Amino acid sequence: MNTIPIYRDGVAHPQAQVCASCEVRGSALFGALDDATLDRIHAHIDDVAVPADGAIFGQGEPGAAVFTVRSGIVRFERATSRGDRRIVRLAGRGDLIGQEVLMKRPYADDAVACTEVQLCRIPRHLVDELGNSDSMLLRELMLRLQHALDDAEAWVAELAMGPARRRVLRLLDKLSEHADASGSVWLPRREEIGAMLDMTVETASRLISQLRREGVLARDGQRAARLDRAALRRAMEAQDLQ
Amino acid sequence: MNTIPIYRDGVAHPQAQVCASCEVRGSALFGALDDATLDRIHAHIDDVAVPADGAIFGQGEPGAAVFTVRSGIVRFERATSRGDRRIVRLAGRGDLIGQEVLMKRPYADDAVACTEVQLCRIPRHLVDELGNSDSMLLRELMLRLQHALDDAEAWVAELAMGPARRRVLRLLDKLSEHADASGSVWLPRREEIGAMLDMTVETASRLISQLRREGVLARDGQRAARLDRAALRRAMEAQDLQ
DNA sequence: CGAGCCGTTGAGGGGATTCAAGCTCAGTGG
DNA sequence: CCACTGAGCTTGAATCCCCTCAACGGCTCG
Repeated sequence: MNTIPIYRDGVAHPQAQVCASCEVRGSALFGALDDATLDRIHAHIDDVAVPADGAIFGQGEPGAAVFTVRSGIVRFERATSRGDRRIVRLAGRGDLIGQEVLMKRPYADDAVACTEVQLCRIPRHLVDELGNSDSMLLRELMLRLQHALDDAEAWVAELAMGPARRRVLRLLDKLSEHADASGSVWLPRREEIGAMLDMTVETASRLISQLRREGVLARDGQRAARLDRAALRRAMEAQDLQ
Repeated sequence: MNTIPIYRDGVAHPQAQVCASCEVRGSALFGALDDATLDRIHAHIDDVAVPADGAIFGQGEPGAAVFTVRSGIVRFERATSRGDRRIVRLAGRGDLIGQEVLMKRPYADDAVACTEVQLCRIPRHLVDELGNSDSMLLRELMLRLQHALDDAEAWVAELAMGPARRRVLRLLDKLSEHADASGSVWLPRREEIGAMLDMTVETASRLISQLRREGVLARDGQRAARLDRAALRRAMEAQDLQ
């Protein structure tokens, strides 16, 4: 845990040292708080690193903390009634995850790191206490919840319908929002694509290969790709208008 | 608008007269408020009836009110990038809809009445004012948002995957939660089933007919059905274990 | 080097779509 | 009263997309 914590700089606490330089601050949950309050809470916030495929929390666990994603991509999985696992949503930089524990509920899904992930761990009691005095924080929480709901509905409308090729194109478009500084995009394993888009690994593989041949996609390391945004857009439009 | 208003009885305001007998009160948003506060707000709450297929609000509208569903079923529709419409979620008795306007956002989806719907219309400013003084209300709002998010994720995991027959069975199961007092279940038009489950009207029709022949489903009026819960359960299990 | 995982590609079958034709039923007007 | 109409539902036949089953290649690791 020798990485940079989040939220705010300050002389009061060593962990607050590098927060001013944190790029997520402002877009993150505690961006709504005033500076005095921020100084008080640094001591309680840990930053956590989770390796790719590592569990962040598990469905049903009581849980005592929420997290802000500082970097990387997190997926939410649910066991379906059929027994297999389906990925129902992704979260990335700046997103709040695990907020259901603030309502004294267990985590609703399994949260798993897709890439290596940097998180800020915020204890539940901290938000509870602040929430009693500061309704701005509650409003900020609601905004984040609404954002998650939007994401989930957009997932239904865009990633869970139409032919397999369309769904893969939409997924690539979504993943391109999470591209890193160099423009490299995380590319899920074929099995993960299957769990996101409800298709077999073979179909996922065929479509990714096909898109590579069409120049929409190029290899960029083991689990990353380089996207031609223009070609992607053209492919999506061609797909959608018939 | 001669139907029963919601939330609370009281001598102070005529519209408060029948609220104590309202069955949704307690499970509805303002159930969290104390009695004194409830008395103050009755004057601002209207109850609204919307006929089947009537619009409640439209995606993108600024909007000045949230609604609590007192009876009936509401669907949320989104225009997809392909140009057609997909139903992304359902809301029923006790659910809060349109809560995005509380965050000064336009409505995220079209909300359309599936059946005839009874709503309580709650002006935005009312929640804003109360929210400043009473953080319990904000917590209650968050609970409702979380519930909506759960629904949306469950939709992805249960209604948007697997073969068509499985999806139809899951939909019937979900609809049975909204059965009316007599045990009659609202049955969507085939086109609506298509928009919910991403299938053609022909496929929806074939499957509904097949389930009728199997005795899972029986006609009960024009747009309603009677379900054999046991047969439905058996069909779902048979479906899932192969 | 063999084992195992992941990705790729092929062949065949099955389920959903497409295209097409009737059917039921409520509403309309002669 | 009843033919006429149109919207929604049902059913059939042909096509196609995706799944299933199978084999193989590249890569990492013990």
